[in-house]
Amino acid sequence: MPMQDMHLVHHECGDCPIRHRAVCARCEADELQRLEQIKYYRTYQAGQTLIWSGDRMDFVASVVSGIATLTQTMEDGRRQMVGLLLPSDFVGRPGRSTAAYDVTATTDLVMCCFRKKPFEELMVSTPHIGQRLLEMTLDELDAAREWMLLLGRKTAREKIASLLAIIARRDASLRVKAAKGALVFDLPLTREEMADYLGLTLETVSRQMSALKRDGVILLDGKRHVTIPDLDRLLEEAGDDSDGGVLD
Amino acid sequence: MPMQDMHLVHHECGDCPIRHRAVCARCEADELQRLEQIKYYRTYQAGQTLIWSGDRMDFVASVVSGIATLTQTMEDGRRQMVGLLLPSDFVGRPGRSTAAYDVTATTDLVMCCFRKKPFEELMVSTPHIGQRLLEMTLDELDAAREWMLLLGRKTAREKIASLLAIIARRDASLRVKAAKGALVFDLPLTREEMADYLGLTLETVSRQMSALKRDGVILLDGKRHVTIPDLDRLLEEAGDDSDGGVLD
DNA sequence: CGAAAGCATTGATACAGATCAATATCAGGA
DNA sequence: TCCTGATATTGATCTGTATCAATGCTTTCG
Repeated sequence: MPMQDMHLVHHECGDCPIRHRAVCARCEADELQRLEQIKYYRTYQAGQTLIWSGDRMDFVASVVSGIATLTQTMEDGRRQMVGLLLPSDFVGRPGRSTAAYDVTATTDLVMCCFRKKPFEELMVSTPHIGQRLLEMTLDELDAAREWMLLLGRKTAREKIASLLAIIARRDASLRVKAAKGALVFDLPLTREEMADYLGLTLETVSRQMSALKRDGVILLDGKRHVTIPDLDRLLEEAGDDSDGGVLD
Repeated sequence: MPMQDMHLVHHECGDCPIRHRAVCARCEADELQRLEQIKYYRTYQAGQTLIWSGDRMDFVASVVSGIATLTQTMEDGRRQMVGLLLPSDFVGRPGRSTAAYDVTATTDLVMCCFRKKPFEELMVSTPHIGQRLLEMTLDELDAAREWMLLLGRKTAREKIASLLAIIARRDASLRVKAAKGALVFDLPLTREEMADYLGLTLETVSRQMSALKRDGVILLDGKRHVTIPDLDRLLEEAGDDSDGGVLD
């Protein structure tokens, strides 16, 4: 089993918030093997919508590489992105057979999928997996609630700063530590996708990006390549209480 | 163990999305007894904040009766409610020792609490509980994401209509079915609390309530007593795709 | 190379909801 | 009963963001 899939079963016990019973190497190997048997890979191209809201969905999956988005759409076309899936994130819900959101690849994407029925059976016989899933779901819930504060109360400028801060810190694959602690990365989202995530229009996103650039909070090289010379300054602009890192 | 606490352990197997192994009556009784041993009740008065964000929190709990809110606050005082706790809802996070939100009783409140450490141990030895918790957390995540669409993309009028529809349908304890299918209930929230939930100001809430009343979508008797003569009409005003009921 | 398509920026104007302010209603206590 | 404070309504005005519209910048492909 490749390293990337391990997060479903393993996690560093130093970080493990739920002190599970020790598992003997033999049993653990059995569990891994069973997971191995029901898994398969799928790849998608950038821009492809893998799942439409309301579709029958007979698998659960985990992102191996690439980025996907979860969006909800109203009848008249208003769209709101409700989640960003980065490598190791999980999608799909044990116990529900219908997708609740559109899932769209924003970059080329590799998913590690598990057929739902055997996955659910495995979950019952292997409490670790359910526990890990609970942790991940609780993290997502916290992230969703943080986003509710952003959507309900932050200004456009604060929203943009918050998004940049989250991307800069969360997506390790994009992050590059440049000299003097500056962060450099390529935005994985178009202006329109940013707008859908932030509850804004793409014009407002563009204007606020220009404003942050003008004020020296960020540097822009082309449309996508971003440098953040001072993360603390950006976090100030984001209006976050905490430093945003939710730890144990 | 009183009926109200049972939801943590039991659920109707007809509805049960996760097909767990059958449990013999004897073992189940043992589980219930262990849960019984670590639980205790707490009561709070309307208006009281039981938990402040950042507080140490060494228990998890479930609402027995009354209503509580989860809110986040920015340094400058902007507030956003990120959750509404109705009877049977769960609060607290196994594996984290610090509260992430303020929890405030909006009515007199009775909570059924479990000390965290023994609860976590019980969760490990009793997979049912973890599975139930996972289901509940996934439901909350869906609710949070539906709220993100509301906060990011709905108009003030749609927001109010959505909130009224949710309260009317979700809080069975408040709901009264009047003649001809009309729904009647008392709002459990002040205008300001509604505003905090919807990402609006209390003045806008008041104006939109008046507008919905003027247009016959709702009837208001006093400030809090609401009659909804036609739920479908209200749902139309809410701009919801679906009928809002997320099932299996 | 030039054309075309997608993506992004910038400008002018409109409007929903915020803000500031005054008044109204209601519940509880002296 | 009237007073008091909390809660709610309504009005006038302001402002941040949406909307409509034009232009610019890349990348791709003939």
